[in-house]
Amino acid sequence: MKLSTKGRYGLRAMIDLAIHSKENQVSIKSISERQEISENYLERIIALLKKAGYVKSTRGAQGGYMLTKKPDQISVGNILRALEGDLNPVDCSLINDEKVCSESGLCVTKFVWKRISDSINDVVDNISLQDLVNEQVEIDKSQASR
Amino acid sequence: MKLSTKGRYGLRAMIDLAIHSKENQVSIKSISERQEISENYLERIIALLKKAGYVKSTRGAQGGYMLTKKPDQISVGNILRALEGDLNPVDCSLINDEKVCSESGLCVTKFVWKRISDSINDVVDNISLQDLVNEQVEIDKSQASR
DNA sequence: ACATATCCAACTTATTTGGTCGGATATGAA
DNA sequence: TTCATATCCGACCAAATAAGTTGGATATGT
Repeated sequence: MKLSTKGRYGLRAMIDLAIHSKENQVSIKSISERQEISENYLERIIALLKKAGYVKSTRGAQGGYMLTKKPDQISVGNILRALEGDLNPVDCSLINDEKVCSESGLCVTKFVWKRISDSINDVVDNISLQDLVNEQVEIDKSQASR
Repeated sequence: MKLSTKGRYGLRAMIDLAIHSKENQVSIKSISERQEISENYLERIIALLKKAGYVKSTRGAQGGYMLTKKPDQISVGNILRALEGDLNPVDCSLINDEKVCSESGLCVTKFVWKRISDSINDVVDNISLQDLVNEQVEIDKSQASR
């Protein structure tokens, strides 16, 4: 029941992009340095985010990545689902309304999985990238004044 | 971000035990037949539940397993944590109140992980085994009358 | 004594995770 | 036009984890 590094690194990369790509293109290399994530691996993660439509790229010198939308229009749920797939605790078609569980006839455990799934999605869909940027700014501020 | 078969099978086994171990010992074999889970594997899963104190065993002929408490005193959270370990989406000591993230200085993603973690635990701690037994009984009833 | 059980460690296999590597392609600037 | 800087992309790889099996020891009611 763990998120993979894709989700963790990817979310950090998106926060980094939100902060740094306001005017300029941001290269993998610079994100990689700030976030201490390997360039090669980060490249693959950002490819997923691009495919999902949350970042756009410019190739060549002075190229890099930018967000496609404002940070308040991208939720943590959008990002995590792009990287991790659905956030259901089980692969279970019945989570979407079917009564019969392939695993063992009628099983009540699906009610549990559904509620977990709903609660996770509710949390992540109600935190925007902007919210995290704001918190990061706050933290940086309080750090600077020490 | 998936639960393993341990969690899924184990919860079903506990529901089965709650329904069938009211008077009699229940053998692995019988659970295995009803739930269509391999005897060998189920044995290992139930060993974890025993270790965690939710089931007790009697060896030898006519032996088997029983719950140690009433089903309304055992939560789904108790069961899942016994089988899956903590239900946090990331292994992050900072989820418990430290400010500094070993991964990359100060990171705001921890607020996200904490909220996910809290919401999952809140859900599973508020569903008891008895709740699931009740739902199962309802389903069986409505099935029987078709 | 024997069938029925749990107990338990060691082993195996398949899948997923977490990357790396090498080269192709694009492009702004010197 | 060349070159450094980028993205793009498929193939590959090692380690960890999940999922399950096997074999035998031990206990116990009949």
